[in-house]
Amino acid sequence: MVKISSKKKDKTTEEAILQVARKAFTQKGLSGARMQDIADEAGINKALVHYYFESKEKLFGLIFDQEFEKFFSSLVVLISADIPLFEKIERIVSLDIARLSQFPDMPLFVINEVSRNPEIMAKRLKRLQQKTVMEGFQKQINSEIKKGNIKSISAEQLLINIQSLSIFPFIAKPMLKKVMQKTEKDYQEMIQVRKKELATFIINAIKN
Amino acid sequence: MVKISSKKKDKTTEEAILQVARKAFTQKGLSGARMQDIADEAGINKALVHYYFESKEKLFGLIFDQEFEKFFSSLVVLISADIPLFEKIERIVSLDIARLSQFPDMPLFVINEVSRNPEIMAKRLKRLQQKTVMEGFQKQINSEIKKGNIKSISAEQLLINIQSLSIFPFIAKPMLKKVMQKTEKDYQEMIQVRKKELATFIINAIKN
DNA sequence: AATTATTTTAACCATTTGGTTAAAAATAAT
DNA sequence: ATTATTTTTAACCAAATGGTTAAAATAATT
Repeated sequence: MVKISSKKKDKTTEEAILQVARKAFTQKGLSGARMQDIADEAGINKALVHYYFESKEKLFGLIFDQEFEKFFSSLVVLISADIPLFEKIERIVSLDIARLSQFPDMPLFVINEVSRNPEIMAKRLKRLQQKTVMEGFQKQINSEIKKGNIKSISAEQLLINIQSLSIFPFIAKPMLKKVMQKTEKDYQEMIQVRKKELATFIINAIKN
Repeated sequence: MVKISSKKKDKTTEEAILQVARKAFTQKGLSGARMQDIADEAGINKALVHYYFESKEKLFGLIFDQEFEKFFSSLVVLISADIPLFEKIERIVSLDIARLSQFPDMPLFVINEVSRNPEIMAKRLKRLQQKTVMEGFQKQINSEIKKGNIKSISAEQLLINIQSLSIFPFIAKPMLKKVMQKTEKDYQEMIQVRKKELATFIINAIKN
């Protein structure tokens, strides 16, 4: 229970738990996931999960932090990058789709848990709340508007549009799959088509 | 327990339960909602909830059906309507935002529960699976492409784009609100701006 | 080899949870 | 007024759930 020295530290157990717990929490949510299931799937005793991570909430908190980071980290960097607007849009879309293909459960998980408990975000927001990020992006857009290159739009609305178009098809995948009667392969092909067409769609929407 | 004749049928209790249960399920999901809480908030005994609705799953199923209906019903009619494409887009966006403003918890709830249990949709899909709906829409789009009015796009992708842009800001509201440091009033104003600009954004994206 | 520290387990525990039962209260039918 | 029916409740129950404890197994240190 009390770890004094930790020279060997058999990481594999701890990591196995984290891996299984991530799957459980992202798929079933905080209230739907079961500590017993996590232990079983990790092939260990339930008490061992508590030995490494104390409580369900603590374990959940770790997973949430990591998924939340995935959601925003690389995006913020790109928004502030010093590259032409249209190229920036292309890169954001491309990054989004790649990231979402790798972690398809992530956005619904984060959105869900923030909806159920908005306070959970409070601590995790420092970087994003730098007004500089959005202000810089708005300046870039205003400059393009003044030059007559694009129609009038706010940085906020444009960013929401980009994220909506990227994220929604992943969030709603199981539903859309059923409604459109697509196989897994069909759906992924549809996503690939999107990856090509989405940036163009957005750029056409704003360019003069 | 066994209802033989039901001439009076004090509807209010049944409806009170449904109303409270809808709130509980849409906000906390199937696994997060508690039968005891539903009974408490409806001001009745827990056994009475079972008296009217048998089990948690049965009650949940009723709520799900109703919310699922809200999600798709009016949309299908509009897609098949015999009106010009651009007007159709405007009407769909307008309908979406109005519907979502009225039932803000609905889309996340439906998407969530379908994700956790895709089979739940199986029975509820008859109307949508009429290929006629999508085929008709695709014909309308092809016609506009041939006339040179719009760029090439599939009915599927266009529809996903419209729904993404409408629905995502409602699904992600608590998160976006925090990230963008907006008050409830600010956020709703942002949505109103969207209601005006969204159709134009989409039409610009596809028109030649 | 003996001791100390770390990791893992089996067996519990208290609380929560969905659900049941039998009786009481309220309402309707005769 | 009496009987039958429907609605509502209090008290339970079994299973599930997050968490704890004390001991066993394993590894590290001396």
